[in-house]
Amino acid sequence: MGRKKRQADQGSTEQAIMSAAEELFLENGYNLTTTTMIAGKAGVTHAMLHYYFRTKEHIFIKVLDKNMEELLASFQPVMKKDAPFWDTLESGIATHFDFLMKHPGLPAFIFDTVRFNPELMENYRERIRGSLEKIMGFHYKMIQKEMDAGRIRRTDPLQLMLDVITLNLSAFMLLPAARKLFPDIKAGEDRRILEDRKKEIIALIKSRLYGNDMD
Amino acid sequence: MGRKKRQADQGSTEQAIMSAAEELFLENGYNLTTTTMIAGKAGVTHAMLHYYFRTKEHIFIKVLDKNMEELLASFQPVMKKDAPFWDTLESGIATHFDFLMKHPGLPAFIFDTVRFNPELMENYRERIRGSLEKIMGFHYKMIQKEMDAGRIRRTDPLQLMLDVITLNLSAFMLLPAARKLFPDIKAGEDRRILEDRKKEIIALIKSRLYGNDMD
DNA sequence: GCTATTATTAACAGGATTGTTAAATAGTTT
DNA sequence: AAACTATTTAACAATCCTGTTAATAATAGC
Repeated sequence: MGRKKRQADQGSTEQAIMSAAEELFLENGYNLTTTTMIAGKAGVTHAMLHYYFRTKEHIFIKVLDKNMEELLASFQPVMKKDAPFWDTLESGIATHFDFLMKHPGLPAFIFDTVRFNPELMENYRERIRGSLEKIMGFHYKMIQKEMDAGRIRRTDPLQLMLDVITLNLSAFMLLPAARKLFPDIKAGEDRRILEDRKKEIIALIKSRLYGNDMD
Repeated sequence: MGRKKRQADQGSTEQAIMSAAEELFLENGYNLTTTTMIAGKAGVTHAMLHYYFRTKEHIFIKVLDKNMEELLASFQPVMKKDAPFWDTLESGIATHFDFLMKHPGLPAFIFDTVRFNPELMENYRERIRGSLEKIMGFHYKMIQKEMDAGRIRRTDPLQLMLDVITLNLSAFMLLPAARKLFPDIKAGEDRRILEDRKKEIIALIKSRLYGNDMD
């Protein structure tokens, strides 16, 4: 198979290290990933990784950077001009969910980093705050307007957004945990399980707002 | 203050070690907690902890055991005999939430252990499965019956239970993470934030089932 | 009080981890 | 091909971690 003895073969040892590092950091977080593991997975001596990146923290920052860019980009609110309120909101929820589907390890990775290495998140703090304020503001206004017009049930927009965020995130954080505990959850089923979950989350939010049936 | 120089003072070094261990394991999980940290917090040499418990794993098992007992006990379905369906369900949700309120670190702790040291969970696997099946079965039947009678909206009971569980758990897992990132979230606010969250979760589930306003 | 047990400490062994470095190897340039 | 540069390795240093042990201090039993 694609095993490589020498990195120089076709290009970049550096790239091999980065890939290995990303995979391992996403799975195990900063503290539980050793430079030796990374080197092993990349098929090189761990000295290489200091040669190219100087320190473990440097590599981690690169991985974090890449993933934070993606995460922050996903905060871009879904603006459908002139679309009805619910269409816009549903689209927002689904887009967020689909983004996570493409980056299923991201929530746990960020959660981990915030929890155990918050100092490494320092640099993103303000950008995250900004993005959150922006997307919150956008939806807040939208929801408030709809409520004032009496077209949806009266609720706290903040709570509603927490509902969406926590429901979406936990789908991706808890599924792998559940599988570790009960390996009999069929591995191939992920896609279907998550699609079901997405439908349910959307239905849940819709009923919270409208209190009547959907589809 | 309550600082102690010698453990022998009033009783048990063993107890001091256990307490320190529990606090640290709950906060940092198995891998990121060192025996030296535990000893330090307990105010003894780390040799003491091997004297009393032999290995780090032994102490951890004790902490895990205690907490798993509590967790499993909380799976006991809330049976209110002859209470109306919604009262029973709401009571179940609230009880679960209140339990977590008394053990706010538990979800992240179990999540961590399942994720990074699943072998240490081996012993509980079957008991967890049993408890889950029991509580699932109980609610499943209850919900199904209510649906068949046409008193609640038709939904997948499994999804509904996932809704409750993930909403409740994530409230407790994400709040501390949010505070690490944004320390300006007032620390004293926890209680109110969580109470608000509880209300919202119950309202959310209720509207999913009934689709009309409450309270 | 004196012995025997229990609790505690300090020191150390063995292993793993991050990072460095000097030497070897491969590759490029001219 | 010789000189120079970039890559790679193996060996090592420093630190930290878990666990052991031999020696010391405290306590209880008689």
